[in-house]
Amino acid sequence: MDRQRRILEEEYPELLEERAKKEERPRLPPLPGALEGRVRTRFAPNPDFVIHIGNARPAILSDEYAKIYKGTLILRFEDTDPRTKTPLREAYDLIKEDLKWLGVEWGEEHIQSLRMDIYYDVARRLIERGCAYIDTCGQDARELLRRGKACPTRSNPPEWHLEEFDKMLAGGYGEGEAVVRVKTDLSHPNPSVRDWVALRIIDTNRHPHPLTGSKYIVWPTYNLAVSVDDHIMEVTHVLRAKEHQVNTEKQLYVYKCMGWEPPVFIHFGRLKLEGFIMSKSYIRRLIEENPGKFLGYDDPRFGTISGLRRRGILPEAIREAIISLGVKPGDVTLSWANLAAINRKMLDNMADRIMYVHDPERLAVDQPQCMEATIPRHPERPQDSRVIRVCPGDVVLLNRGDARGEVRLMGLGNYRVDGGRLVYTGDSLEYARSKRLPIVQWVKETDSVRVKLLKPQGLELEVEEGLAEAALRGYGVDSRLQLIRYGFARIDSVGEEYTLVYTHD
RNA sequence: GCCGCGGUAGUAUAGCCCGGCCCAGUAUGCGGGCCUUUCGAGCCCGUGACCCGGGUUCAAAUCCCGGCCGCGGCACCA
Repeated sequence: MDRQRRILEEEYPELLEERAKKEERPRLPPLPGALEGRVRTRFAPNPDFVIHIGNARPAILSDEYAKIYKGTLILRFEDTDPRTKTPLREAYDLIKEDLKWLGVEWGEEHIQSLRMDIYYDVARRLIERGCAYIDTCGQDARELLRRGKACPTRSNPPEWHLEEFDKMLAGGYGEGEAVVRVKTDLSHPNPSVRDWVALRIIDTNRHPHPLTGSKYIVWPTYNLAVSVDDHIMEVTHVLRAKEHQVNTEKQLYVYKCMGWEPPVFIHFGRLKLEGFIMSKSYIRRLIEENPGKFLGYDDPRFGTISGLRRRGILPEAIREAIISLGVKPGDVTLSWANLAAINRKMLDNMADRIMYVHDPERLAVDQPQCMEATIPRHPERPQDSRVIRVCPGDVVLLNRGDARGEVRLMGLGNYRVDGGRLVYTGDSLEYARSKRLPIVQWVKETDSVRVKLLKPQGLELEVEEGLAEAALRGYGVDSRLQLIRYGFARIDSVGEEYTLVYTHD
């Protein structure tokens, strides 16, 4: 092997180069305007639910770029709508757990609902500069803006608006009666950009915020809070999905008015994972409407990060898949085969092998004396193995499909299936190979563990009963195994019976 | 409907900005073979794509125009 390599190096160096190139992990394109040590990115989830692989994309890309340029990633929870996107108290921690598992490392952490005074302060400054105003026209404002006109209060002097703003904060207005708007182009082609709402009133007595209760009634909208925070936190690069394109346009008005330098905005398309349910609201509905059918938000049928984790997908595989998708503006569908292929490559090196048999056929062994099979935990670590002793009359289980003709029981010997019995025909591997005997996995009945294998199939979860060799008891929850000739699985729970989740083949 | 952004093999991606080295590279999938105490991994061979139509040019996947299709936005959501 070494000699071959030497020859290669001397005579055909370009071949090795090719090879090295192939082994390289996918790389991200350079980040426009990025300076080493100065890059600051951010991941800003809404803590109203756990994150899925689509949300993980901006998180991983932001993390990856921060690492490439030796910069900082900021984690910021955007929880400024206690009414229609009520934050979930547990979500803050669940999201952090998922991010840690994904290997995402952030240097700063912020929660917007704890920064309200900052937004109020910027709101006042926007008003002072004549860039924002209080609209007390209620529903009429919408119709006016649609026609390129605005609430008459728009032209009042800043002092008036400052007073009105204090009145809003003091509870002088109810929901919908007054909002703070940022002045934009009233003839902007997109009506939602025209004097967009920067702060509004939310009755937190009726819709309390999980963190601040009913302490605040004036809440910044996404666009105000984001532009203020991205500036204050000195974010240099914003990586987000293209649904935010219009928001970028809106936010630029704040930057312009305040004289702030905007970050570089990069928008990419949406990510779908083939065959998985991604939508937060759909997942919530499925769980609510089908009690008992799903295992939780981390059900392996869901595209949530916790669901993929439970399925047995490795965080490195998710990261590699997302990096290889790049940052293009078009939508992408990550095929399951592709993710599974990346995962399989990584899993193959680390997953120990276990013999597992489903749909078993019981066969009594007919052989002259006791024999021992040595089964390595992993083909590349043959010295680390276990021994299974099989004596005449012992019952061995084979998969029904394997129990015919002459077969080789892995590590044990060659047998002929004959009327409910396994008749020993010799131990020659050469013979087995020359006759192309199927080399099959097997389980000794008295030395086995009952297994419930959960196999996600779209919206269904097939439950397969089977038996694994006793060595399975040496593994705990979360262990990833390769069920020989069957596929990869992750141990979901242990006990008298083991529950495994089928990962992929 | 209006505004914006896209369209490279089954899937994803490279190339497009700075036209020729692209009769289009890579991964995965699929077909075949080798190897192997796994139907895994590895190795080899094969399969398969520039949305359509015009234009510019000696030359277009790459530039321009039109069409078609897809996606996103049009909230006092994020």
